[in-house]
Amino acid sequence: MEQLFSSAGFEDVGGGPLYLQLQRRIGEAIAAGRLKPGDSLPPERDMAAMTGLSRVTVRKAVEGLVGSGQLVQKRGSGTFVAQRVERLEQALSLLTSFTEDMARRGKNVESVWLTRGLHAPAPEEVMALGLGAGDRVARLERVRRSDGVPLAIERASLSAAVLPEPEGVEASLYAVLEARGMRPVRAVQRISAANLGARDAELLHVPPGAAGLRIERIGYLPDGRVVEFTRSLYRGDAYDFAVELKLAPDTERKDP
Amino acid sequence: MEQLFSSAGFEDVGGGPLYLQLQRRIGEAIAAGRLKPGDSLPPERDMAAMTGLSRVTVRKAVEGLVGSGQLVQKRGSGTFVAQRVERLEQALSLLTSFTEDMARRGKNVESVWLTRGLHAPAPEEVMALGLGAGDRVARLERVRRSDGVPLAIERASLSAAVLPEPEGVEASLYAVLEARGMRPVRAVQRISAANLGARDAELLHVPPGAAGLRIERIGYLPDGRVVEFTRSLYRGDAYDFAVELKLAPDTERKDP
DNA sequence: CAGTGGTCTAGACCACAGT
DNA sequence: CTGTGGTCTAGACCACTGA
Repeated sequence: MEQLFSSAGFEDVGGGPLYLQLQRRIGEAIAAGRLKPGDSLPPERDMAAMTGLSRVTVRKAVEGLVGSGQLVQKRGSGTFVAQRVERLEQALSLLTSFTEDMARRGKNVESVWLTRGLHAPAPEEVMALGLGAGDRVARLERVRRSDGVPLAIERASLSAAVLPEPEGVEASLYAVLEARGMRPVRAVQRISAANLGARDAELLHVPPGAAGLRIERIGYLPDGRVVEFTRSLYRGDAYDFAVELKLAPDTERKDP
Repeated sequence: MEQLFSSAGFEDVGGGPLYLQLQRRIGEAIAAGRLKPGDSLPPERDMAAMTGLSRVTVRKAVEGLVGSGQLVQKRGSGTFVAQRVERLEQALSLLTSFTEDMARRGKNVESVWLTRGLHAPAPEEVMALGLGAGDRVARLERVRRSDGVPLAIERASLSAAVLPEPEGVEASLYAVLEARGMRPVRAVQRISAANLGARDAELLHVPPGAAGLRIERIGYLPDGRVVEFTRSLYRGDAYDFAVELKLAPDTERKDP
């Protein structure tokens, strides 16, 4: 630790800005395992004194590593090396619910409800669900966790006609829909990446600006009616979506 | 402009940190269209004087908006409202090449080559491509652009046996493979989100830390041999991937 | 050349955590 | 209470842009 923050080696020329030099040092120490997950770094003021840099410069170095998820800062407590998050892989060809998906791989699921009730629909919801004037919308908003680690924020909207009592949904929305004979059999998803805002980042326990997978899904019944409109945000560092592609729809038939 | 940066309305209580209050003001001005793409903001020193804040605080406010892609800073020149990037949608069920995909929607494609040649394989490439000792690998690394806007970084690796002369690839890799009878008919992709590093961000003309879609693809021949191993980074603000999901592989057959 | 953003400093006060 | 990170200031020098 003493050598990591020694004042030696900080050249004002050649190595680029001082905060990047320090950032590189710390990053390499983590990569090399000299700093392990959970380890605490010295207080910013101490790092500043040890390196001979100002506290502002030390903070700027740490800031980048917090942004990339390598460090975690806790006000009043300290700065720590982040825990590694196991990356989960989700097959992106079958229409499954989060609950079923996690059960299949032996993980438990917890939901923290943020909203669960009937509301006046937003214009976006009217569009997606094809609502009429005066229709109400059931909104289910929750943080999905596994083993205490938040993995995703899920915001589902359904017509009140489909789900008149949203308070009855406990673990799995799809299980409730199945019981009502309204489970979607087809869905269209759009996937993109976005930097998480302050609120969403906090819910997922990642720093603001961290990369997240944004998934927008519209689910359909066999007769083509829209059932659900769901917008989810997955932690970019915890989730992989896997897809299988084919050259053309029927190319593989001859070779089953 | 004068009222936007007036010193009135900065309360040290209630509105949160000063830099967030200023950030919100500027962000709302952009959202409301009072600041249009290409507009320049006053110099940081002027904004500081107008608001009565210090330059460091003004910079911190601007920093966040640059991070989320709403502002662009040019050293020696100024700070500007970013141009809006049209979001493209890519169907994620057919195996197409970037070139074909863009041609289909009437966009031109430009490639800026970063690397194109035969190299000694990295361990990762040996694994993915199933290379033997002494085998060499063809590496094609390029920035994909459309109408001058960089959209993705593509890093393709192929066995030298599949592509002995990588220098011969011009626009479309798949066109070259097709000519050699080695075009993949099936592929497996893994999609995740990640914050872009400094180098990749620069190549895509976005600020470091911006969200990107990371796609890893392994392409197969009809006989199951691996042809390509490609890692791509797409700009999160410019790309949507669309997928259609089904409940079970054969559910929809009865209703064509 | 003057003006811009990029970096850096020393010092201050605040809010919160843990004792 | 002490120690931590979070915020903020005033002032300085540098590197780059563009006239």
